[in-house]
Amino acid sequence: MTIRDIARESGYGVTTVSRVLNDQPNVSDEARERILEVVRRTNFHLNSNAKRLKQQTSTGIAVVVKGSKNMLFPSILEQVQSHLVDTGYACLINYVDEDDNEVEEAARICRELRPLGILFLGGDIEHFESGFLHISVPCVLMTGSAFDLGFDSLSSVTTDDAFAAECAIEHLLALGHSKIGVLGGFIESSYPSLQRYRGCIRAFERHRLNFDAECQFVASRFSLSDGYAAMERLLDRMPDLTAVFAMSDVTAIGAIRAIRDRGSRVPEDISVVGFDGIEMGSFLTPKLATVRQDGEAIASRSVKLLLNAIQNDSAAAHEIVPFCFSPGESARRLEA
Amino acid sequence: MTIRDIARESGYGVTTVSRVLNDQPNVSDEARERILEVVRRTNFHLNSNAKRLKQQTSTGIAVVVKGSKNMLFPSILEQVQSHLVDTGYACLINYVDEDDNEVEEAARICRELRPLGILFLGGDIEHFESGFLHISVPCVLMTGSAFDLGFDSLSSVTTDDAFAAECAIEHLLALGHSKIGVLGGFIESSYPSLQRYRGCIRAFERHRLNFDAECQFVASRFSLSDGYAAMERLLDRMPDLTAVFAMSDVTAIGAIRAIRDRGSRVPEDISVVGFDGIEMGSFLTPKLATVRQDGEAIASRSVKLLLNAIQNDSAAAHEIVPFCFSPGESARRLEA
DNA sequence: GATCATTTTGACCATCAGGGACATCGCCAG
DNA sequence: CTGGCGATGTCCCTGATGGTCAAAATGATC
Repeated sequence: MTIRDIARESGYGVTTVSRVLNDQPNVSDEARERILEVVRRTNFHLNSNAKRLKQQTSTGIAVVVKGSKNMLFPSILEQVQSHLVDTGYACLINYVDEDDNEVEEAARICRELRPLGILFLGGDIEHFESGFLHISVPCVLMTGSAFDLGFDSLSSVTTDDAFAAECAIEHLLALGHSKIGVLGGFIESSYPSLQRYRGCIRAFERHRLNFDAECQFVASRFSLSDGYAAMERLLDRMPDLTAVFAMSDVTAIGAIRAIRDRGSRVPEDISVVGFDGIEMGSFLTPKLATVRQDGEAIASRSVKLLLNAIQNDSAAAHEIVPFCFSPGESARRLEA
Repeated sequence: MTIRDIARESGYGVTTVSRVLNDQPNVSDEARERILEVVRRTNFHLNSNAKRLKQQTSTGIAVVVKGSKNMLFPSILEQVQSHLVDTGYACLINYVDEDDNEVEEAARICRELRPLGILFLGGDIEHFESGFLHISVPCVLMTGSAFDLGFDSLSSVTTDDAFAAECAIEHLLALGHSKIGVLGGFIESSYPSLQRYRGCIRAFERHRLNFDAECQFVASRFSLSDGYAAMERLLDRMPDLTAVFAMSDVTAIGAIRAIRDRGSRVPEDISVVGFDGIEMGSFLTPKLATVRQDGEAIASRSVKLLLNAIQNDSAAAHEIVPFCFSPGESARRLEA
């Protein structure tokens, strides 16, 4: 079934059929009617390979997701997808997991499928050290700033990670805690994690508290089980800690389980503050105190930036989306 | 950049370049070397639109996900993706959310992109009442049996939903509960939900207990907030209930929040059993009793069935993957 | 050293399914 | 009768593949 078959079947030429199928003018109503009738009857659809070959375009936007265990991402993904589909694009989602050759695979797929643009969700620096450098399409780093990375062809949308983390620590300090542990992402490879880390340090410094990274900080991936393991290590190092800030909610939830399995209570013995604001947080008991990122804004702003770059050839831009601190019940005032 | 440019640049002809890039024989090592060198230097990649147009194939597998709030799906998705990428396919993920025109959109995208096959994750009947019927590529219904649906061109991989649900109810009955509520999916539109429902009824009947659907059963989508709302309605109708079976873990978690917000305790006052076995379940306090589906098996079996159908033109098949009941702490013996 | 066989290579063309430039046709108004 | 316009068709182009055939290079054998 090709456009030629439709032409023959309907008694018109290929051009006219093409015009009809692409909603172009200069077609009589009668021709349109007759051709559409045949198209419906035969359930015909244009071959998008041929179409894209000729037009040198595609409608695909690739989304590369690193960190499938992070429960913040599914909801963002779904919104990204929905925005893209609404504007007529198709969405190629690729999960990569902290595993270098998966990043390479994703880069390969992106090269092959020639998406019009790429959205990166989670992870950052390592993407550009590998295969993605050579793909010269507009990119947006979601939840991560490319600002300091030296790639000026790359847009970004991010929460003010440093300030947000600072607020979380400030909150714990305000509640009277001073022996605070931090469960982080990997600050060498993840820019958002680094920023959150810096925010923590800033808060400690303002209060003239020393932050001993060797002791108070444990890096882990953002997942329940990694949060659990990281918390165990933290408890081993800081048996007297009274509060924990985790750089993601899943890490926090994993940490809570670890705290309980060691026989301590949350928040009576140890306060916990997370980061992300996943829906699950408010379904837990106690409700998770957290820094709520605006996933909806991240999704819509990122898509908007990308489409702007694609359609209007706009320059890269960097946007900061607002966050809000959500107190919850998992962090409480330290008893004297 | 076309294959012709590479030919000119390397001093060979297009035929030879094509042979090199497609790993075909009859090319001298020297030619191969020189051509690959140019390819690397110019970072050239075959235009896959042209290639697929000519070869009448694609490497895309579409995955249509219904129910983005169901926390069982992200992990399955990630594994599906990983299996597909390993075997050289690209993965087009499409979320649709209980909204008819999104299903249409997904169908449109599938028609346009001509995937080699489609995997459906979540949801079933409604997909085939709408646009997907006319896409004649192999399909696999994950977590849902097409067996009774009358589509014999459609494979399926599913848990024995009826039996699994029966086990869950049996467990509650064995713990001494008899006033049991059921929070379900929509049994008119979701086949797995219907099966689970039937399993529940079977268990009640075996114990000669009447099941009053009007009162004991509330349908809801599989999400935290819908689970919450459904539980509230259930509590209104059955103030004396002592146990709840929720047809998904997210529903169960939402229900637990609702129970607590009404001032009751889990499991002391009300026992809860979920379904799915999401990782989060064992991080909650109390640990969620649930029926654990084997997501890994569902992912790998589904991909295998699909690729079999695509590559070997195998007939549709229906597989049942094992489940296991995981007691947890959220369901306990009823005090006398 | 000549002959034949085999491998390497490439030019050429058709093909895939569309899109767009341009030509043509019919029709109406001036 | 001609200029203008809308409707329609013809032809070539997109980038790669594959087949055919032939030229050239290499190797083996007598």
